[in-house]
This record gives sequence, structure tokens and C-alpha cells, in this order.
Amino acid sequence: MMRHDLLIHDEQLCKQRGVRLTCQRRRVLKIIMQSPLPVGAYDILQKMDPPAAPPTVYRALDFLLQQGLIHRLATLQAYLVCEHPDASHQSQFLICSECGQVEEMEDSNIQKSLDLAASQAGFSCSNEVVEIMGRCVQCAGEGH
Amino acid sequence: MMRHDLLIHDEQLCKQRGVRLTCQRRRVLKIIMQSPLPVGAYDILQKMDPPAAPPTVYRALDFLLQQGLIHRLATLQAYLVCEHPDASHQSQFLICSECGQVEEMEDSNIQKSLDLAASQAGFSCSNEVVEIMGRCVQCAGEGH
DNA sequence: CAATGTAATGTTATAATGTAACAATTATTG
DNA sequence: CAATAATTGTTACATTATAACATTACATTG
Ligand SMILES: [Zn+2]
Ligand SMILES: [Zn+2]
Ligand SMILES: [Zn+2]
Ligand SMILES: [Zn+2]
Repeated sequence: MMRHDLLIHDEQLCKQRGVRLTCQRRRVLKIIMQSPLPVGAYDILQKMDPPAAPPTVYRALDFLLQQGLIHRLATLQAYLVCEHPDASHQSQFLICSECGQVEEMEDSNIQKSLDLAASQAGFSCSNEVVEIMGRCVQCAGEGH
Repeated sequence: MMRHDLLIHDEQLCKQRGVRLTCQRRRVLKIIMQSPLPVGAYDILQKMDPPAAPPTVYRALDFLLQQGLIHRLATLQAYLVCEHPDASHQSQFLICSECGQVEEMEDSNIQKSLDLAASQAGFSCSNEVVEIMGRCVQCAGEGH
């Protein structure tokens, strides 16, 4: 279920940026990529083979977040790959409470409405968290 | 700095709804109201006098959240009073990274854009988390 | 290459947030 | 009052994340 092309893409991206996608960082990234659902830091930790300690995982996560290769869901305290890691972007997430699937959106209308409301309040945004919980189209289709 | 009228309002609201704003729940609510900034569960715990154990605080928080008397900020893992607890509502929060102040908004444009994007994806929302980090108008004004 | 400085990792311990499970108590109802 | 339900007390533990310091790998430059 992993997209190998995405990993290669991320590697090239890091090379272009002059940052190092080291062994540990790549291992963590691969674990996240191989998961069909967002994974917690300790889920990743368990899948580390050979084993690792929490700081190793969290450092890798920090790096991957900084490089925009993954996102963190604040409501789930879990991590998932970014599908469009080329440019820095603000995403919105649709999180299905039933199957756990998450869809990453980049909706410009949402973006505009957020920026407008913030600027009207004199607020200058640095980061926007939008996480919508509910039922995805598949789960909603399967009856109540 | 606490709004006593809000506490009275919340008490009446609970009475109307036939739910019990018990002693422990009121103590937790008052602690949150008295704090100028969002408070963590363990901050509340420390302020409980006479002392209490974590489950006591979390149960009270669960109740207050269910009744809509407080909100939880997923990004901060902290709690703050709702200023308009009368009707169930979706809020958006402006969180200042500098001073920690949080402003609760109920922006209908944001609401609409979220609902539209979700429905276009066939997604039925149950709960929406919108937390915008940045600098508030005061802190942005104070130079650099 | 050797010396040096920087970046990354290893390791141990601990902090911070939240919950499970069951007993005891209090409030409500018939 | 007896029975029931709701709330609270208590202990222990689960989960998520970080601090602090030692060690290793990498890069730079003389
Ligand atoms: Zn993305
Ligand atoms: Zn689903
Ligand atoms: Zn509110
Ligand atoms: Zn501020």
C-alpha cells in the first residue's frame, strides 16, 4: 500500500534542500507511509526494527514535520504522510470517526475565510489547524 | 478577573437542562473561569483545594464539555470557558503564541466554507476543530 | 589525511496528559 | 424506607512527549 514514488520524491526534495534524510528519518517516514491510517508515535516506535527509543522517533518526526513530509493531527495525536510535500501549505483534514481514514484537503475557500476572519481580528496567522471529524462517504453510505 | 454572571448563567442553564452542576464540577468550572489563559487539566488539579485526583478533574471536564460550558483546545491540550454557552455551536479559536491569549470566534463564513468542502467530499461532519496560531493584535503591535 | 566543529543518534530517566477498574458515597425514585 | 442510579473516591496504570548528557557520524578546512 506504500507509494514508493513518494518516498523517492521526498528523498530528492531533501537533497535539493540540502537537508539529510538519514537512515532513522527514512525508517520513520517509511513506517508512516506504509500505514493506511495515521499512526501514533508509539505505534511507530513498536515497528522500529531494530528497536529504537522514543527520542529517536520524536526527533525524526520533528524533522519530517519541519520539512513538510508529514503532518500531525492534533485531535488524534497521530502522524500521516503529506501527499503534496513540494511546497509549504496549509491543509485541512477530514477524519472519519468510523473507519479512521483521513483525507487531506487544500481548500482555498476555507483558507480565504480563515485568513479573512483572522485579519479582521488583527491577528497574523502562522499556522492553522483544521480537523473535521465525522463520517466519510464510504461509511456514511453503509447505512446509519 | 472572573465573570460571576457567567457562572450564575451556567448554573441556571444546567438547572433548565435537568443536569447537575455539582460541587466538584462547579469547582473545576470556577478554576477555569478564574484563569486568564487556557488551563491544562493538571493545572486545574493543582488548584483544587481541597485536593483531588485526576479522575475527578477529568470527569468534571467531560461534563462541562458535554454541556458546552467549556471548550478544549486540541493544539494546547488545555481548557477554557465558553463565552456563549447557551446553544450548541462550532467555534474557531485564535491562539496567540506570544501571550497565550485565546479568542473564540463564531464566524459563519468559516463555518460555511468548512461545511461546503466537507459535503463536496461526501463527508458528514460531527465536530470541527479550527485553531489558528499566530500573533494577536496586541503582540503584533509591540514591534518586531 | 588529521584536526576540528557540527549534526545526528544513543541512552537513561522523567514529565505531562489521560484512563481503567472498582469501592464508597450521595442523590433520586417508587 | 428500599432500590436504583448518579456521582465521587482511590489506586493503579496507560499514553504521549521531553530533558539531559554521552557518543557517534559527518563535514570542513588547513
Ligand atoms: Zn500536505
Ligand atoms: Zn469512514
Ligand atoms: Zn463557545
Ligand atoms: Zn498576544
